Amino acid sequence: MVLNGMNIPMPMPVPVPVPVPSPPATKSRVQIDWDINDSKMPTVVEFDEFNDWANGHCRLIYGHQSDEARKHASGWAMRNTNNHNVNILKKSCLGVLLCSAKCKLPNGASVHLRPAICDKARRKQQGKQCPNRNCNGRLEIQACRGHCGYPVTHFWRRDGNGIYFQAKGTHDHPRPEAKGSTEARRLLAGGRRVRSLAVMLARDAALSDKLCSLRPSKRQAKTQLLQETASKRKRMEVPQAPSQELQGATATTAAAYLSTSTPIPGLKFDQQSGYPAGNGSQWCGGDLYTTYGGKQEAGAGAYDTGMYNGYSMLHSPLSSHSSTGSYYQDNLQQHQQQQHQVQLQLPSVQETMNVNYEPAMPASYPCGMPLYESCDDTSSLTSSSGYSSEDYSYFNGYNLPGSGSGLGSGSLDVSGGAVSGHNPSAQDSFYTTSSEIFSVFESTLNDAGVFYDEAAAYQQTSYHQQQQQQQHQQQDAAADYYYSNTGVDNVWNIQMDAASAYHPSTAGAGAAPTDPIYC
DNA sequence: TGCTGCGGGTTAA
DNA sequence: TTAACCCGCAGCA
Repeated sequence: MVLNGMNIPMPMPVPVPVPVPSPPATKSRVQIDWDINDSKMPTVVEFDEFNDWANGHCRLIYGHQSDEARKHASGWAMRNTNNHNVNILKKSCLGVLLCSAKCKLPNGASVHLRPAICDKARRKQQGKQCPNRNCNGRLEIQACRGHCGYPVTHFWRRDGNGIYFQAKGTHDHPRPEAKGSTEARRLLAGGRRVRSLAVMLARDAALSDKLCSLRPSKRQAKTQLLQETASKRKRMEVPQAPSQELQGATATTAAAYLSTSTPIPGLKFDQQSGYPAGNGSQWCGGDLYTTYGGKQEAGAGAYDTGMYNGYSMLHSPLSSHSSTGSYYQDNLQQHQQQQHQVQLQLPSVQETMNVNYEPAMPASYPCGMPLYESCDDTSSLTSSSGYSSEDYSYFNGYNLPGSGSGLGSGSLDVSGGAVSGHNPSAQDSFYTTSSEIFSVFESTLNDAGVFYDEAAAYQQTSYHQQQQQQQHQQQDAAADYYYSNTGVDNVWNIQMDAASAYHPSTAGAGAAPTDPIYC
């Protein structure tokens, strides 16, 4: 890459008798040292792929052809912040909407909605009843304090042929749902009883999400889309899919998924801290970012892997770039294990999932400040003014160390049942690390069998279990259904509510319907 | 109705 | 001076 910008180290004088032309000022894009406030931005000819879940201190350079970059899009709920600089657009994170009761869905997923960007709309969100119908909790905002107590900030700047993005801080909260999810839900008009539209949206979302998750490349994605469509059509034609087909779909999709979850060679972590090793740079993700290089699929994971590993990063179902998003260290390790398993002739998805759903939680979670926050960038931290009157309790949805809750000691349950003390019983086949509550609270959903089949293929339940569940569906004709998205396998699921999901024949100990709240 | 960008203004260090 | 934040406005979907 040829750089025309600044911060290019001058070649050291070479004591040779014959003048040698200086080597071209080539330097990897990832090695460029620049700041959003620089008077002149470096010029690059190679751009980063868009990452809507950028986390931690990082800098990215997008091309003007990137629509998302032009729109300054982000998976995080970022609101505009006036920095009185017309050249630099600054945004600060609004955090995430959580349930005050810290409820969990029957699938073990937690509630993490996207705060509205508009102040007025956000005020309306707060205090609303938890979308989990079985929960009496209220929605509360967990403010982002990931930048040394202040919200994580994003800076955007257009200069030359690139769109420069710089993030400061590491989000100390789960990912909110993707923007698309919020919009889709809004389309439902609060639709707790709107089925067809919800199912339609969910189906579209599932397809889109799966496409994203299986996006090793655009070309492959196209192929995958066609395959998915064809496969889906086939399943629709045969609602009662035999187990063989189901398993085939499982293996195919799982293999495709795993193939996109490539471990990052050479990426090392400190065994004790879990931090990316060997990086003392201000840019905590420096090495990771270097690893990121120009290879997005692997690199995005590496890029986002750093900062803190306390969270299993939640997947954005409708984000068009979710697959490039974050998987923290535990996920990385899981991916490595997964890949290893694939090499071992692709075992049952059940086994894969069992490995996948045990994210390591830090024994002690930093309360109020991320562990990895260097905070050496004090230029943006001088203010101590209150963030917002809309701030709610910090970590309101989490069990901090010593809380003595049902969760594992010191675990920070953000995402899922297996993380918490949730009994890993049979119903953990519904385990998800996150969810997109889609409020498909409809009593009869037989026409969602296509969904169910597809979800079941991912949910690694045995065919016998599926039969049982289908029987339960039939028996429980009046049961409510939830539409949720897993945070790991990118699967949208329609599931019964607690009353039906925790059927005695399938629910394990500790999953009693009378105890829907696990936090 | 909500998102986004912009910009004036206030507050605090 | 700097940064965070509030608020209102306009354009847009």
